[in-house]
Amino acid sequence: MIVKSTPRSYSSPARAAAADETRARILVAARTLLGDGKGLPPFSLDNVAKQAGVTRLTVYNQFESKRGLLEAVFDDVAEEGGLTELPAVFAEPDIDVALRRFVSVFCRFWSGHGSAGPLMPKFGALAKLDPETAASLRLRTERRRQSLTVLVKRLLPDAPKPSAELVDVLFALTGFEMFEALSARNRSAAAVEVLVQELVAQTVARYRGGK
Amino acid sequence: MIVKSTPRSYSSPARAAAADETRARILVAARTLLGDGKGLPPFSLDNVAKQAGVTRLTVYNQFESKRGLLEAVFDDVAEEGGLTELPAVFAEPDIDVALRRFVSVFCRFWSGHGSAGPLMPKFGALAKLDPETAASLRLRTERRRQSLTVLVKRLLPDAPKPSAELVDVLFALTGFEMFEALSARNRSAAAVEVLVQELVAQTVARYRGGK
DNA sequence: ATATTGGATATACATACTGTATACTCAACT
DNA sequence: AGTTGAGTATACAGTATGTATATCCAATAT
Repeated sequence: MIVKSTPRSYSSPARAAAADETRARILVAARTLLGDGKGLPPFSLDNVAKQAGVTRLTVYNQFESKRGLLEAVFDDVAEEGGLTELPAVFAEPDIDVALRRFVSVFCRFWSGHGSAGPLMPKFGALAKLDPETAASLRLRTERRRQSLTVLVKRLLPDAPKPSAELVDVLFALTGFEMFEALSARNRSAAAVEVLVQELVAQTVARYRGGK
Repeated sequence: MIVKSTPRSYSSPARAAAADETRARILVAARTLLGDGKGLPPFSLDNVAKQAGVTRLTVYNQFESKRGLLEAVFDDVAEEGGLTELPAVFAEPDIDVALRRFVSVFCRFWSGHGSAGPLMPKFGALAKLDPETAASLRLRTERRRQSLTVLVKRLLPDAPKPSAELVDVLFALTGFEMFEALSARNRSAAAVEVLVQELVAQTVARYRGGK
């Protein structure tokens, strides 16, 4: 008795490599169109595909949907955006230094990501308009709040009460929206970081000093 | 010699009144769909028209385009949102009181506008995705920066240098994004206002105290 | 009373975007 | 030599914005 056709499955080297490369090209294209380039076409799967030299259906093959592409872009950006330094920040013994470095890491993160200017503005707007995308973005940004919770616990070991409040304030001060608002008048990313550092420092002092 | 047909133009009472009423109905519908109601359909001209009991083309008649509708919504909201108190705030002789009232006015403004919850989140997202809408929204929010410039001038009469910097920081602290970020964990609008007031107060103290 | 006007409607059309379905091409692997 | 899998070609459905044309009807003007 002969089994007719056992579907033989693959695990191919070159095939996968090529696929990864087109996937990477699509991500680059998406990041380009999410930037604030002036002559660039608006962000749509069609335009992303064209920019990547690929069919729109290939985008669907790789990323399932527009939402999937956006999530992948965010993760891609996060990976190479300096957020990998965070473990080192947490290892920092001096809590004040750790907090300063934390602020620094995120200011550089918000300030842009290589290619075509900061992409967070458009990205955030697109995310807000789709509830599910908003939810998955929230999952990712809440990690920052978790990190701040840990730092605040080290900062106020004998917590009175409102340490959650301090966490929320620091979360707001280190968020992208604050960074963007302070970037008015062509203020450089470094100058914005100085302002954020001062706001954070004074706030921490207020909560630590008994208030 | 008789002039054939002078196009007789109107200035009609009842017609205009009826038109104003449908216009108002459309605005209400738009605000409803911009809110965060859960069972509501998404914001689109078609859904706005349906909600208003009107044809989509009537929306175009009244507001030219989606952008026009959004701008009209913002102006409508601004008019009845307490921003009319601002002149009184400026008339306030005590500058510290004036600044506190300024913060209070905007916190209440951001917190919601009658109908169906706060509409600024969706509104801001939609505005950011269309450059022209973004520009017209910026025109409107820059008034807040102008106001703050005036207040800061009164606050630091013998201005050293960085008063523009203080304006930008206060602008960021009193913006919608800050309000939204601090509204985490179901914090009430009043509680958020307290936090903003403290941030503003400490920042002003820092710039006034020499530093 | 009759003609006109202006707001609103009905219907149709052009364009663009997301998402799905089916059949096909071609290089990589067994 | 045959199969697999990433990518393509083409088509279709549903929704969105925006434009064009003809029509309805009550509020006005003569």
